[in-house]
Amino acid sequence: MAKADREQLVKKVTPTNDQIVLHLDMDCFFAACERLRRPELEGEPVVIGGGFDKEPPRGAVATASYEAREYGVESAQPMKIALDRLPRRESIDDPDAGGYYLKGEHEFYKEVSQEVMSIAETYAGTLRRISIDEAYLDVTQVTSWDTIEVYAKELKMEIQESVGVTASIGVAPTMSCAKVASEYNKPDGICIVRPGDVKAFLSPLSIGEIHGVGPVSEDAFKKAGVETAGDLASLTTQQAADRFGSNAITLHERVRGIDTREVEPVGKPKSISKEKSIDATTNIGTKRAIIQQLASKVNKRVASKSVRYRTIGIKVVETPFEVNTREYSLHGPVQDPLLLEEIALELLIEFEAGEVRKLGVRVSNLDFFDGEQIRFDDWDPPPSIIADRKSKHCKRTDDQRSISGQTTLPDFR
DNA sequence: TCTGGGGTCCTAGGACCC
DNA sequence: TCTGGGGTCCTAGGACCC
Repeated sequence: MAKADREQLVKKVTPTNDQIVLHLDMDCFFAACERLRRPELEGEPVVIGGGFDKEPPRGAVATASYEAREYGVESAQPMKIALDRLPRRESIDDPDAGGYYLKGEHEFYKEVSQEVMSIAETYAGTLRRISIDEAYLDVTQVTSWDTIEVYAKELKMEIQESVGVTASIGVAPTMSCAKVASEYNKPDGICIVRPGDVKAFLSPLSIGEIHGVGPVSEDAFKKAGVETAGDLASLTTQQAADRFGSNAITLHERVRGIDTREVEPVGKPKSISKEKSIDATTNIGTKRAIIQQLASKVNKRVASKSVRYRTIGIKVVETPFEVNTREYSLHGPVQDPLLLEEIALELLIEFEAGEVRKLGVRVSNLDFFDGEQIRFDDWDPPPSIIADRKSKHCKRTDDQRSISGQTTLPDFR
């Protein structure tokens, strides 16, 4: 192989190090937002989440302030555990110490987030919003490795001064490393990992701290003796793939500092869904009513977004925690509340006997159109077919269901 | 300890086509 | 009569993230 060819090949798998990625991560964002409008919560343990007022408590913690974390409350923790560790107090006058449990107001958090992101945008060549409290910034064109520290400090200061919340920042030549770096000096911290230092920075970290390693993978890695990112990095690609599957190949690259992804703005959503936990029930009437509610809510959001969907699905979680999904694809995209509800209900029939604790409705295979575009009415099922289908429903008997137990859906797709 | 609600991405089997 | 291989679509489930 010619030397030039070899160099080309090497370039493909070696980080070019010419990218400067900044990961911005707000500290305890929901709790910080609450403190903006309720300064008396400053310094107090604050927990944001739902279901703490249910009996028994259900749901999970969305955000816990650092004061609440002192008691062992963590985000994503079941609310029941949080309440065991940190009892709830009703008001500041409540003589019993405890934590402030708040339901949270997403609309308000979104407004604060928008202020933060607007500032961040002015610091970025390209900005990718990951969630309400997190973003990647490509700053390659607007600063340099020599000036990055001052640059990051300025961004943090401007957010703090004009919005009043604190952020942590990680900077690295790859997205995956920047993500880990922002966690490193939390809260209100900056961590800069320069080109060439990525592997050494990641090596001592527990494998579970790598982005993309969840509880299942962490367990599998540790059982096989891979405790740290460095342990994974020391395997050959072949070993990593053989022992942990193809998914490990990407992780194996990441822990060695190889990640060629670039910061790109987020595109259109792929699906729109709504789900709801309920008191476990076998009552088919209750289930149907919930599905109808959810379908109507999904429809509202779909309608406000000028989007059609081609696939309609439901999610049914049976006790103890068995997740089932069913979906049905049409021939062409539609936006049709009636059809959405009816198909969702059809898909539910299979689960009429089971004990259900959670239900969801989802649309996917989305097709966006701007308001001015002419509707593709020819793709909508003609009313005659809907009418035909309705009459079939009335006459439907059990032997019209397939032997697999799946419902028979009208084949107008 | 027992799991909310919103998503994304991946895998794998089967149907179907050429 | 027996039956290759590649590609795409659909569906279900699962891991993971915030």
